[in-house]
Amino acid sequence: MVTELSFTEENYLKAIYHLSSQDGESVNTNALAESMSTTPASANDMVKRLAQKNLIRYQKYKGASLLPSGKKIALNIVRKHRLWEVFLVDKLGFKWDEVHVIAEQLEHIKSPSLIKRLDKFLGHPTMDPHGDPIPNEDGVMKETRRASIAEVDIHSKGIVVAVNNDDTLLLQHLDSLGIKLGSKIDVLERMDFDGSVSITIDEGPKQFLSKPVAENLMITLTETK
Amino acid sequence: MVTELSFTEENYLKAIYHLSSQDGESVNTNALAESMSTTPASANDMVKRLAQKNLIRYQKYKGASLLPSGKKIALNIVRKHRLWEVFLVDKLGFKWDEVHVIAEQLEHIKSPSLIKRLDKFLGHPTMDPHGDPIPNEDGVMKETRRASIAEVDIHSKGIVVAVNNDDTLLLQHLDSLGIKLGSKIDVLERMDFDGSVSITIDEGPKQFLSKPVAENLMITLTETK
DNA sequence: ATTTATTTTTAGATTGATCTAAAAATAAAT
DNA sequence: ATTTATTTTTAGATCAATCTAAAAATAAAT
Repeated sequence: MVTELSFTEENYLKAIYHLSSQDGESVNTNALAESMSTTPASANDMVKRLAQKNLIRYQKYKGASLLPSGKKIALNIVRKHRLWEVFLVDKLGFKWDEVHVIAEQLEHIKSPSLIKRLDKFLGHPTMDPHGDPIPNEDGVMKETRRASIAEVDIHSKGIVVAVNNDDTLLLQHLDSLGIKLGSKIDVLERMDFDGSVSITIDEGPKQFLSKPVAENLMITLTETK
Repeated sequence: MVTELSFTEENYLKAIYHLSSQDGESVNTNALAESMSTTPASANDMVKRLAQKNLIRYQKYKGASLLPSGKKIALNIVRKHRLWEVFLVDKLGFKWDEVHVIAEQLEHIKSPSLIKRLDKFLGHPTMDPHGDPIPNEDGVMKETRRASIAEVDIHSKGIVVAVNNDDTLLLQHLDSLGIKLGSKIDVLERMDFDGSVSITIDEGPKQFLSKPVAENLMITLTETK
């Protein structure tokens, strides 16, 4: 009952969590196998094992869904993964896109006190470098609000999570400003006259964005005013 | 050839490294099994596997010793283990004696860039919280000098690694001063008159040690003047 | 130099995680 | 409502890591 789960079992639980967007939704074997880069037969074996451990509900030919105990474990892994990502980016200076693979390993380290202390060391972050929310110890995530920079209140802070446009000129413009996915944005002021916005990027100097640029830049809000 | 080693294989290499105090010395199967908390049969199986991978030299009934490739891997694991221990103590505030088990897990994380950055983040430490030397990227360890506080040069810095006496009164005295294994000591001055010494403990306020106390407190030197 | 004790190795089994290939169930198409 | 296609499951194998129990080699003792 208190048996420790293998890395593989943990990864399957995480995969089921990520694949079932709405709560309790069933994940079918093939999708699971695909997401784990393995065969349906292997996924099927594992699903039976997890069901036997009462972590998921599994009905033949109907797919698998997380039971409360399994969901708790999955959320804890997600929590660890995202906290480690914050560590890697904020403390070790990794880039946004380099950390996932390393966090995939770190998330399996088993030590509740380690995560407690890490969380504190990082200042109890509620969002990872990709703008995804970090579940708290009880698995509760802060509601994430996604909005364009054009529509948020001034003095909001957030993380760039998407660009609503693939115009090369826009992307080049953002690049020259040093804005990329994961950049931290502080919205300082908005001019009523033309809808342009002043911001800081990763705590850097004040910069200006025209309204069309601001409209295409999506952030998730870490602080709202 | 470039196949990744399993955690178990890495742990066996590390155990052989630790058990063969002098270089190239053979480790016998039973000792290895004992140190791995497993059976001689299992140790024997593993030893054959590692020999087949050219990481150790193994002769039936004669024991195993690390080959250069195996030693390199072992030293790298030791490096990772000790760097993580520094992180856990210096950054996360764990106590000296709580970190070993967690570092046993962290040492197997595979990412050279992670260790490079962690090392930098920690300020390129040369010693772990237990006073053991940290191998550099090439597996070279700084010679560690162990000495009593009574005999070191003033302005030396070091880590408490032993108390040469188990007198309860001495231990209580050290305890009341806040000195324990792993404490960082800065030796400030020595009075010629009575051989007493002033020090700081973990960067705290100046404290005094009488000569008999100083004589019994062993440190490994991190900085010599 | 035998006998005895200890250490080391082998043989055979088990368990977890995986695979391929074939069978069974479900869904889609005519 | 059959046929066809797709998905899912089972059966049987393999490989790493482990075990127990027995056999073989070495070391120690008389």
